Amino acid sequence: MATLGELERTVMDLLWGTPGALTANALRDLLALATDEAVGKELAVTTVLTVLSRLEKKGLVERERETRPHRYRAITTREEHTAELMHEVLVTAPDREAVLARFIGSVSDSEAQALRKLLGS
Amino acid sequence: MATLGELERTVMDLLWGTPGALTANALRDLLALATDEAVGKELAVTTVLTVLSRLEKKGLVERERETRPHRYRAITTREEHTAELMHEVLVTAPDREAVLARFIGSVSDSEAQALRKLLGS
DNA sequence: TGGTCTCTTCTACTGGATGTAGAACCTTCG
DNA sequence: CGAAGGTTCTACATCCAGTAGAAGAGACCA
Repeated sequence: MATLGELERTVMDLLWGTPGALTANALRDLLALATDEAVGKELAVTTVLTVLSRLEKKGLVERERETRPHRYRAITTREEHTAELMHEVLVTAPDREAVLARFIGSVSDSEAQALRKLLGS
Repeated sequence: MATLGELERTVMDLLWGTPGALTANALRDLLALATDEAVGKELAVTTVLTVLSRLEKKGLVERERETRPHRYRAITTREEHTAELMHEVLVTAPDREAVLARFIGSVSDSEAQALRKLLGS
């Protein structure tokens, strides 16, 4: 399972929230804003690069190696990633239908409504 | 999030798969069978106890302190736990409906069928 | 009641994942 | 060719999980 740390998660959120690809420096700046606005502590670029390398190894991020400041982008969308994770969790149980029964009970009405529409047979 | 290790996970599976409560010794024996039948390496009881304590701290297991060999049981069912985890994953994304849309694309036909029934409609 | 047996708790070490970053290496532009 | 900026290597701290020995605590028998 691809379990992410706090910083890794924040980086993914930034990448998912950005249309194009980002450089490590751009990410470092965004992180300074996103993380603890008041403190705004700047991480070293090498820190960001290490995290990006690890995310790349985990298959969540890809980078353009051609351009000199490499540019990083998320490989999947946040929604795809989240749905995949949910599925991974689901299949850990033998009785999936029983899990789904309880899961349905935990979603909001609007979400249940959306599900009905999506399943609309 | 309650992220479990390999051994913790195996212990939970054994507890979930057992009607009553189990002692640490019983669990150690079951683990010897469940884990790597061929090798069948026996863990120290203290190891099992440590894992059980951690699971207790994580709120997944409770123990009867009255009886002398304490007896441990899972607090929730496997299905409830799994459904909870799925929900935790779901709410990490801002656009939950988009996640659900992709999620239902990943479930099997029979599961989708079960969902329709559960959503009644 | 004391000794022993068993069970539980405390303490500890190892390994892997993550946060963090300096040092060294590479590339490109002036 | 050298400086500036970018990337990779290496390293260390911390936390979590696996693993278990040592010490403490309760029960039971002689």
